[in-house]
Amino acid sequence: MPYDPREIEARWQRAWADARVAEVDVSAPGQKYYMLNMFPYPSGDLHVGHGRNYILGDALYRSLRMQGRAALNPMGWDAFGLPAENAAIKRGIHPRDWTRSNIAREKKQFERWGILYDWSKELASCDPEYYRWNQWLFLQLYKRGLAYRGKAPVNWCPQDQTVLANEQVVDGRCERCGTIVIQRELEQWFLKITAYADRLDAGLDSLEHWPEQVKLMQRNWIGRSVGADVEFPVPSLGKSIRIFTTRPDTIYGATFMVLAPEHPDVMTLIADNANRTEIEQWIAGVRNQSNLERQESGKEGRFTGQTATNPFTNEPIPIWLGNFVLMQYGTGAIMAVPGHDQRDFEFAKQYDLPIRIVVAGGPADMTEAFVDKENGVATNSGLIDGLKSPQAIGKISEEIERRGIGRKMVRYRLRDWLISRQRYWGTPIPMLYCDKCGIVPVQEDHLPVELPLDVPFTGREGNPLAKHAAFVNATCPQCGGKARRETDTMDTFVDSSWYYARFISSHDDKKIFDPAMVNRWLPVDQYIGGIEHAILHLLYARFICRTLHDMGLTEFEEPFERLFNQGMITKEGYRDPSNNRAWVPLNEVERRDGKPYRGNTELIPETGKMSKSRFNVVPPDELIDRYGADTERVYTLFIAPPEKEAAWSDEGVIGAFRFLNRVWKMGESGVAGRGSDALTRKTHQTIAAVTQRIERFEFNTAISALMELSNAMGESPDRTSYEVLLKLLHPFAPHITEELWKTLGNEPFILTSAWPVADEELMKEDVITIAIQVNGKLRGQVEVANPPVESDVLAAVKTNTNVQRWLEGKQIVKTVYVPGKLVNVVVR
RNA sequence: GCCCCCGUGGCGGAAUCGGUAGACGCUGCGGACUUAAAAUCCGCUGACCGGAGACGGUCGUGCCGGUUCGAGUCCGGCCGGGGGCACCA
Repeated sequence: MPYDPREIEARWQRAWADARVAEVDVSAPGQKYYMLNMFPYPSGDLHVGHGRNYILGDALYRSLRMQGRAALNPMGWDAFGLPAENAAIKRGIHPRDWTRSNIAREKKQFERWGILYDWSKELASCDPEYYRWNQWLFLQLYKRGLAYRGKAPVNWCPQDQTVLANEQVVDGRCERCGTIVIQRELEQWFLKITAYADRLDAGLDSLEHWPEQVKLMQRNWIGRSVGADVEFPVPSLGKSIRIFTTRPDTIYGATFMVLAPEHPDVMTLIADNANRTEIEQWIAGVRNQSNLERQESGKEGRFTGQTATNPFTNEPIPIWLGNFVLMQYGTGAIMAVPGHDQRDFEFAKQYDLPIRIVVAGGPADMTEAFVDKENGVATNSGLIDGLKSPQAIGKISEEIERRGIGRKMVRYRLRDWLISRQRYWGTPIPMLYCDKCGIVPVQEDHLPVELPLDVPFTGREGNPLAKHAAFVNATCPQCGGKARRETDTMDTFVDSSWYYARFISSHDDKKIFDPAMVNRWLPVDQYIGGIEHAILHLLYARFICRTLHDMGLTEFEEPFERLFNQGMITKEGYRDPSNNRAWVPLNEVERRDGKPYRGNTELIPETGKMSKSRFNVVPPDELIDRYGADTERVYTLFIAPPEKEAAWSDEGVIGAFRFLNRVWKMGESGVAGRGSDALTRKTHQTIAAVTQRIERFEFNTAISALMELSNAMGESPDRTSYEVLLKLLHPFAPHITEELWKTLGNEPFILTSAWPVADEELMKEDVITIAIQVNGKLRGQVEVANPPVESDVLAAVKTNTNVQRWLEGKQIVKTVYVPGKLVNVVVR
């Protein structure tokens, strides 16, 4: 019988489902290993590019499980989100229905890929049974002062009519729609992630099994900087203005001060200024700019007309306003040291302000500021004169504290997490506004605050929820009077910041999760997902994990012990510049003059991420119909190391298909007899190699090793070796291996059979090849018995004629012998 | 501008600790089978030189230099590509 994957695959998928092989009783004693693919958003268009992380997760799951190590592999849905709402507006489908049908479609796709999840734990964030715990969590954070309503300048996307977190602003544009983001002052709900900045930064050190790259990105994002706050007296105000600096050692060089245009003291400072009106107009202009525009417009400032006193030189220094000083960072005010800060330097040059050198060691020409924080020596600096910068920073900081004019300070770039969204399809924030009592939290026993389903989707400005009278009108739990319900919903990153714990008790209607079970299963042993979540999702998840810990619910502070980021699958092809939506695959390109054409248009070569908007996706169903899911899985994992980007090649798929066909034919032609010593050796070597490579996520070379073994087997292997091949192949090609396993007369499932163990003795080669080098160049090889004896090897070197040619007439200086590898004869 | 990662055949990639560069696969070429094609199987496939051949030699892991008996791998400096952060005081 020829290999027909379609029939085989459908049958085994049913068998696994019927036997509920992936289900796990989390309360049963035994080994635990918890692995998780990142919570996917059901957009309904899974393609081979998306399949990669699920396939590699499944391969890891199956292999660990056969090794008796894996147990839990759940899957759920991050089901709230803007696309569902947009679909509702555009096509008149309710977001819930759109989401449900996508979930059904994607589940089907996972099944066709042969991916095993424990669906008994399935959850969807849009179910009240899930999001009520978002609300509960929010109330706990509120109680602890970690959720607050605040007026703050926020990123506002005019297109989506909603606020965005900093993380969702890319190059000054909305991450979703690309519209330029503007700044707006709005009352919003925030979570106080900044209270955890130090712990989130320090905790990165404990994450040994996270990619360095991700830790680095988080570290930069948190942006810890050490310095000092210093008060600069302002006589005309009758008080001081506080600044933050990382270079207190340069304070003698502070020749002016710059405030953010939004600084609260600005209006008082300019009250008597003759140019007041012009300055106010300028401030208004700056405030209306997006951060991007503000940066692009260059450095600009205005003099307030007032001075502050440098507390160390006691000189009056002018107070300026500057568009390059941000209210959101530090105190919104800086001491400007133009000699030793590049921005201050540029500003001083532009407005002709004095520059004073207080750190010696820079170039003499003064074309830029000397900013070296390690090697400079303080000069013109009173009591720190002659000290190297690090020592100077220490001494001056102590002096600042001694005088009571400031203190050592650690500040962070990280800002609080803005979770309010003026959107319908999300978790309602469980808060009420009472005319008498003000802001009142919903009582815990009134949760969930259910999202009403009967809302109008007009697509016009504003949140549809706010137009739903029955939802908005409520009773104040404190005074019993009338109250208005909060209509903002939560950022969907709230949903994904704790779902990993909910899987342990996904249908518990009494509590968020069972702490005892969660402590037993978590942290997640292995988390798999895309690098695009390096900052947003992973930082929020680490933050919420710590708050759960501080509430006494969990014993751990980090949610994910190991993190693996798979690379994207890209596709090569050509873009048609006359029609940006057209994308031409490689094999449809005509060539004229060596250049690709289509019609009359010259095509531009492009390799890009597979995505629907690029029209370069490979639909998995077509491929599965043609070659089967096993071929697609093997090829997807074979194509490149999983952490790297990989270019999909339609021609390459055939290699995986041929390989599986060979394995199939071996089973057909009958396996029998005793294996040769050589094949047994190769088999045990392959067991060792594949086992280790799976552990290290080297799936591509694991598959190469299996191809080598199958090549070594020829057409009719012995049963023992063949069964080993099937077992080792099972994580990558689960259906065909189950089928062949059964054909051999074994009980299902190969999945529940034991992973083979490599026998060190059987792995050993009888004869090994030693390379012979002369002056580091390969000049011959010699075969010796294993384990090799040095004297035998050296004797064999003397009998090799080619090597002797190179040694003739030369003087041997020395001989390097690397046991079992090579001999290098150094001659002169 | 700062920080990080990566440059290996026609292509995807392999080389675990500094030890025989190019495993495995694709493509291409040649052959077998076939009326023919597809499929399948076998051989060759880094460049160059010598040889009928077995084989031998020179060069070769982006470029220049260094360390070493020996460098794709380590160090210094460039060039190219990708990613992150960015008036962050």
